[in-house]
Amino acid sequence: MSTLPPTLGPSFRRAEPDARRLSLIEACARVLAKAGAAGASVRAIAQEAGVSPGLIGHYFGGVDALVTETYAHVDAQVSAALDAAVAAAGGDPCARLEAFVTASFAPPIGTRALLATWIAFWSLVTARGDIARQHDEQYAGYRARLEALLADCGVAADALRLAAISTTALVDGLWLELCLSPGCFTVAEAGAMARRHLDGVISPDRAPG
Amino acid sequence: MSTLPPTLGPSFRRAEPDARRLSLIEACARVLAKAGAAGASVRAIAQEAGVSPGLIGHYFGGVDALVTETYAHVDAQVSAALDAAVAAAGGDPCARLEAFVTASFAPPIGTRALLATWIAFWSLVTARGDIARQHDEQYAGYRARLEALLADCGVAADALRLAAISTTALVDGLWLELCLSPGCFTVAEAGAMARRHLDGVISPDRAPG
DNA sequence: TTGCTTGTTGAACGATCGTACAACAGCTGG
DNA sequence: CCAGCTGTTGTACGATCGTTCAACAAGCAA
Repeated sequence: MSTLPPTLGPSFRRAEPDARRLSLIEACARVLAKAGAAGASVRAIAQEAGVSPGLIGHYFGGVDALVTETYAHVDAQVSAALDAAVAAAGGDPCARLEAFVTASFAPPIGTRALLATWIAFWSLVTARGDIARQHDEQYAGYRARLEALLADCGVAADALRLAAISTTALVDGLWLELCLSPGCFTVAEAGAMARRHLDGVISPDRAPG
Repeated sequence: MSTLPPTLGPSFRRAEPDARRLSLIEACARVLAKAGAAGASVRAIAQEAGVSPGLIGHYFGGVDALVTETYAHVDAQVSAALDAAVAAAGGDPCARLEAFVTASFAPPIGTRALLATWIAFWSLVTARGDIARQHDEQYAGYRARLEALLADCGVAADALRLAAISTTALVDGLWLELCLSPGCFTVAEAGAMARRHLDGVISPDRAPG
């Protein structure tokens, strides 16, 4: 069943190194989303990509390096989606900030598959120092971009840091619950809650009473 | 090295079934925290508990059932810690709400080990339906308790649901980042951000301008 | 067409996984 | 002190894991 027709045509096709690497990375992401970190075996990834298990060792030297590169690739995809959302929002600073924040609730970010992939990476943070470092760098970059957008909306410099942290926390928490239990609340409600939070962060503090 | 002194004393001790089960569950939680879901093998858990691998099959029938019961046990511990924080806060409704929310940032909840354990459970949600169901039930219960505390603080009934969801999301996000990157912000700052969010949720909406 | 380069295969290896089970030994009632 | 009960052990088994590597064949140059 593995090699049915040895005479009916080419039993495999050669591919350009970059294309093959990308197809393996994408297959790894799909397996991580489908079966979690525990199910991301060399054989499962190779089968998902439609190639032989040995090819992963040939291109990445091992499954750990493939997972690491998949992490970087998925992170780059998320960053690109956020950038695209900001660019599509026009020139108004507050609209750009809103777009950046609410983009996490819509595809391709607000997806069960992406959450499963991300959880798989989180589950590796404990055991692998390189993954932990990769995560720290990515989150610092995410907060820095958010700080810049908040500053453009008039948030004071001394409040920027905590404003970015709390906003990130709220968005991540909403994203997490939205993906884990899609029936609990809607994407629109998530956006409304995030905007309400942004209102409180951007506007100057009101006096009590 | 495994059985050094067969004549110097008892090579093992018998334990009451409940005590042995509990020690295995606690060992499983430690292994999950230390090595993630992928490292929670029967042998690793048995070694952590100081018993033979076969004993896990004897008490739980398999490693899956042990992980499931460990999930329930850790969840019960978190609930108990939250209840204790609320009880210690006295009778003032707002103080009880604050205690419930900020308890997630201090031990035994706000701990790297507990986060690692929780991530291990999340990583099983995709592959195992029983774990997913367990998670849904637990989160619904968490939000229900939070809704009750919010109602005691005067939050309108029609705003309760989203108030509980957004508060849960913020707390979970802060808890997640606080455990993943402890150096990014402090427990006190997390509490301050959560209290600020609660102020916005409890107080009536202010008019713009 | 022929030969070469090399991307690709698939089997083989040792390690580790979860599970099963017969033998052992700590405890307790006699 | 002795026998029985049973909690506990540790090995054995098949499956699957990551990795390695000799052989194969697709595609290109001549």
